[in-house]
Amino acid sequence: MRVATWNVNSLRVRLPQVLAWLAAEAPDVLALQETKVPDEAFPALEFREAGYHVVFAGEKTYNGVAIVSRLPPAEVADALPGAPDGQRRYLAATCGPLRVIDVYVPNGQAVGSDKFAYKLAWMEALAAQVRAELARHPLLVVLGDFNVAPEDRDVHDPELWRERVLASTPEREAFRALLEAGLCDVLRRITGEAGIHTWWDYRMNAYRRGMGLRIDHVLASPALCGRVRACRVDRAPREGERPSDHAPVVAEFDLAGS
DNA sequence: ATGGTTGTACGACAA
Repeated sequence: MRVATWNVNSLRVRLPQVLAWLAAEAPDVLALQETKVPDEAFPALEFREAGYHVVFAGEKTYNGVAIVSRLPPAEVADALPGAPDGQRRYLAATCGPLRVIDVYVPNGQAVGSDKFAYKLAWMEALAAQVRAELARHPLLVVLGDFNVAPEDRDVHDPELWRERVLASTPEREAFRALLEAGLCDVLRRITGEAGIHTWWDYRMNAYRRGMGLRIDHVLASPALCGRVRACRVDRAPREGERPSDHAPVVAEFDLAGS
């Protein structure tokens, strides 16, 4: 079973790329973030014609998440219990054997800002929800844009990013709480390599200069972590025309016999 | 260089 996550930074702009990527990669599940489209304007028909079911939780201008799935999603939940407000950043669904939680963690803007406090509160609510979902679903994946580079090896220039938003100690502790709740970082089951990135700022030719961070993640429950076959960042869409600033992350699990 | 670019929606604001 192959699952993927991609912050598309406007589904309206990126829909042709997403459909082309689905056709080329054929994942079983694709979690999208920053769709930036209200539910009444979501392009559901285009996904159905591509052979996928889709559920979504969007709003005007900001945020927005969606789960695209070969198998029909069930037990859909579009709000994070205990979240500070109703921003559309969370979507859970059961897709065949997998419980899937798609997250768009708040960016946090700057360490110490109001938005930074909101981010930490949101992540604390997420950790509580992960504990609850883990108790009910042995095959759980939590994936999306976490807006946290967990360690220095996930940052192109650790000194430049030292204690800055996306790489600060409080954010890394909030991320580690998700792992301590029982999830593993699926990419780190495959490689300890430094310099694997999923996001590059649009400014300053950051992509061309290799100035990226690994902030998009696939986290998984213990039963899945023992069944990781592959995990990679697909940089091809980031190199194409009018790209999102994020690249997709794809993970494959061997579910035979489970 | 307190810079730069993109998306939303047409002026800031978020990222």
